Amino acid sequence: MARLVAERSDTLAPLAEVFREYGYEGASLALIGKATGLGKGSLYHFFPEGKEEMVRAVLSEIGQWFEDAIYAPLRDGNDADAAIEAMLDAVTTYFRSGQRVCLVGALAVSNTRERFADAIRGYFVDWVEALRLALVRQGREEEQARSLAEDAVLSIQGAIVLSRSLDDPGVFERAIGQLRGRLSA
Amino acid sequence: MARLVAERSDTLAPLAEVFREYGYEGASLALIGKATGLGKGSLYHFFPEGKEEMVRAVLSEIGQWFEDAIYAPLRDGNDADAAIEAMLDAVTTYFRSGQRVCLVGALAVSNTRERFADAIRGYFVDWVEALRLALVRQGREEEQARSLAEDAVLSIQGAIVLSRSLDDPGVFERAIGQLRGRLSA
DNA sequence: GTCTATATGGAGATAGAC
DNA sequence: GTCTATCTCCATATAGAC
Repeated sequence: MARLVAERSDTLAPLAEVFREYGYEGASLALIGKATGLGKGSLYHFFPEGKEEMVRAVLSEIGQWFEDAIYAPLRDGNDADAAIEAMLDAVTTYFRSGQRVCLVGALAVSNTRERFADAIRGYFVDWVEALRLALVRQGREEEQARSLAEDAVLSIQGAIVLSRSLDDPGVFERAIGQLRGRLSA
Repeated sequence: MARLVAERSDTLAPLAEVFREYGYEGASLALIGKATGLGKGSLYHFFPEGKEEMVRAVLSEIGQWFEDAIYAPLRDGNDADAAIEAMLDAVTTYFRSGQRVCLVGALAVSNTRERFADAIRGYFVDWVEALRLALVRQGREEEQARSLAEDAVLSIQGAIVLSRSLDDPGVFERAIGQLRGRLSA
């Protein structure tokens, strides 16, 4: 049934966006309130531990999205090539050709890394491992699959950094194009 | 002659380190004072416009270091291969195998990007262009040189992100090893 | 040129009415 | 569950003595 009151889960998407845009310290409660349409009282009702809990919730939601949309197909899909193609398409859309930062990557190079170390590590471990499995199913040798998977994930992160630095989505798209070649069977 | 008073240039190295570790907003004047050994009065004497001027000075110093140590040899050295090898060694040392973040890259994925957009862009434009020229001197075709140069620079940035995320210098070192192969004539 | 003391604002967080 | 008012603290920045 329809509810007029907000639900905690409704806040996660705007929360993610505001943390992506302003970072952990830059996202003040005033900005967060504006983004979610909620006052401080409501925010602390949903997240009693404040900003740190908000980010943990957002990271968990992001992890779940990647799990469903990207990792699971890479691990279990019956067509490894198709899952890899789908991954490249999905990240291009998700990161808006590099004009939208990766919150996990941004946290990793910030001073808040240690606070969220487990979530950050998990996100990347799962990504590399899922891609590695797809490459093995493609018929690659163990060592090459490991190496290619790591290379692909770091290339995507680097493409975001460089693409944003140069304010040029083309950088991201060319990087994805190169990966398409390197990762195809 | 020896001087007991600090010079502005003496502050740049500790300033760079504190901004790398804590980010722009995370680096409070208290931390900055501790890192430089200077009080607020002295800091505002050297940098009347405050933190923003400090970061601009640091970025300028970093740009100069890369220019001298990396870009100039890539552009003008008479041995392109040697200059590329030297670049890979230099970044491994400079970024401590990925355990030390790239301040420029970190700023690029933060909310302060726009404030320092020119310096960020310049750093990466110069790097890609210098490497591209070395690859052309290696005998590569124009388009391949451009593509390889962009790929190498973004791979280094991505290697820092992933290496820090996984707390594993090996990630960075393997990425540099891959680049060694891709960039050798 | 360096320091201490201070002004001023905004941060995160809490209290309590509704 | 949501709001406004408020607490407390620490941020940047400034003033002015030495």
